Amino acid sequence: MNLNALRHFVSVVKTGSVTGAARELHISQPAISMQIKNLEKELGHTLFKARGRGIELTEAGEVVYQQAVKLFLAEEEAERIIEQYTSGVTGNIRVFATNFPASYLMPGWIAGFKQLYPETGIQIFSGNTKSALDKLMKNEIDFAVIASHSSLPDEADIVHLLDDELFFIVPWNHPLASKRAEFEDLMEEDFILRGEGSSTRALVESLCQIKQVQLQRTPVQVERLEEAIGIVASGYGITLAPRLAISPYMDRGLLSVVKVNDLYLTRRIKLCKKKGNHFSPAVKNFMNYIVNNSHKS
Amino acid sequence: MNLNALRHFVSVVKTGSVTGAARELHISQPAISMQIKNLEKELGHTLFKARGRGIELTEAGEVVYQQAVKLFLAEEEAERIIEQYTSGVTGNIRVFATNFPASYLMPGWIAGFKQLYPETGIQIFSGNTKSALDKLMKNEIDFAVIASHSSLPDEADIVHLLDDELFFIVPWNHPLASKRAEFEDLMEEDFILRGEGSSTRALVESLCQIKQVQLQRTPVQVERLEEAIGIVASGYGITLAPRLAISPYMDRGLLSVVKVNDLYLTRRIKLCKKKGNHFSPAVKNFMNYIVNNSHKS
DNA sequence: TAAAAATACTCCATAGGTATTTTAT
DNA sequence: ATAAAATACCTATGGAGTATTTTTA
Repeated sequence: MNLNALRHFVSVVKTGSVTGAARELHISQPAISMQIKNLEKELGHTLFKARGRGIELTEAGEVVYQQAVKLFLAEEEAERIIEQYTSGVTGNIRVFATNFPASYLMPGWIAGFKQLYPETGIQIFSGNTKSALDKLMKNEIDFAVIASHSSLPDEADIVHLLDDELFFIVPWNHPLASKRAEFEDLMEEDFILRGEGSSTRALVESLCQIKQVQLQRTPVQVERLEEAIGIVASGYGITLAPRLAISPYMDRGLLSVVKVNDLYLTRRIKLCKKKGNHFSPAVKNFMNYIVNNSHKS
Repeated sequence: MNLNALRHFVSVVKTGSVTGAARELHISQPAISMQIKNLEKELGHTLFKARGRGIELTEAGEVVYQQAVKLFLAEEEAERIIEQYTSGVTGNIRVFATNFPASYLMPGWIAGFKQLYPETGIQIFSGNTKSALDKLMKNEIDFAVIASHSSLPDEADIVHLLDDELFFIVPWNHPLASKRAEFEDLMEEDFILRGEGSSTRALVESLCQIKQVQLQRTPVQVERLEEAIGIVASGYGITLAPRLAISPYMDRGLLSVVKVNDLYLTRRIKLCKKKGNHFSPAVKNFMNYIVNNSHKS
């Protein structure tokens, strides 16, 4: 069906005259007359009959008008839904977060973003940096939030979000608690290390290499960051942990920080997207939200 | 929204390729590519992305596709309803019937037609011939069924439906029952006349004028045909009545016909429509039905 | 006579065609 | 080498314009 002619037709019905429709649609009166004629030929029905010096709907015209109105309602609905997608009100977001951001940053971001855009769908993946980059390159995710020192490949666009400060922590009653110390001193403590692939473990190992020291005692090894902190909080050992992960324990006085001379350790939290990729409005909105709600270093 | 481009788009999605859509729509492949480009510009979204040597829907494309499908369903529904009107399955019929056809013909016609077209709306008006013609000229009705001798105006198109035979009836035990008689003899009976405006009364009166006779006894006068027949059936008087109205009484032996020499009275039942008028499919169907179900004299 | 619609014509925007190039298997 | 899409260019239909006539209150 010719929607353009139908639109003219509806305008004629609504205004009650061809001239009125011409005014409303900002086109000439004969243009309307002609489209109405076309529509009548297409449908095989006379839609208007002369009445006085104006026109009047026929019975067939009534039928067509009712259907036209419904059709335009359907069109408006379709446009509305597409517009919602365009503005990012709806749409799906597939985001990857490595362990630390997944635990300590994502939850807050998602909660905040969902307040603003309750109709978006968000799918979160987590794992290590390697799998994040893998999924990114296979377009299985829209973007990733990564905490990593390792340099990232060229095909990735990196936005720095915030710096994650790292502290050596000991039990509250440990001799070094709230003291200053040298890195070498810490190596004589009962160190709790994370598993292979953890970026904090890699950091500790690279520090050892630079400083040419080694752990003196056999270290405990755990997989998750929370376990390492939990062990220290329970009174045993020392470990390296990010500010956000330890602050609840610090508040309760279960942990203490050991300041190390000439050592300010941070890890960059980065938003990572594939170069040249096109992003849906919802994804753009979420990335913007994350960027705008991160720069409080 | 450009429905044409959208139609091409849907075909591309359904067939999975631009070439496939070109085949399906019987237009060239570049024509499709161009319309898709237009649609993408109009909507502000890339709808397809390259995949291998073919194409693939984007997320925005999915959204648009879903809406397009709904829109075309709405279009089909609109076309279906208009088609139903076109074929006369739906539509309203305004018909006028004068008293006799309204009582003895219309009921059967409506019952039969409604079996064929249960979704049509039928509005029946009744009254005398004058008001039928009046409503017809004011376009308040589509057509009328009239039983009348009077000549009808030029603006009316007349179709003869059937001839309504008229009989003089007397009670079963009346001296003239089943006999032959002269018209003059009947004038000496207790005649039951209808009211002014009745066409049977007009007929009796014109016969009296032609034959130069008068009713000898003071006649009983009733309004409705059924009353006149009822009185005769109850054992009193004589009247003139149409075949269809008396046959149930004849079957039960309550009435008898008096044959009158050289007098074969009929009244033409006519379908009457306004000249130059356009009729809706439903009205045409009903008029055809009536014509086809009448010619059994 | 004035207001509305229909008619006659002219023009140009664009949908669609053909030929060709680009891209990826 | 081949299949698919994109690009370039051309053509023609038809939608919209102006001018004018017809119709009716």
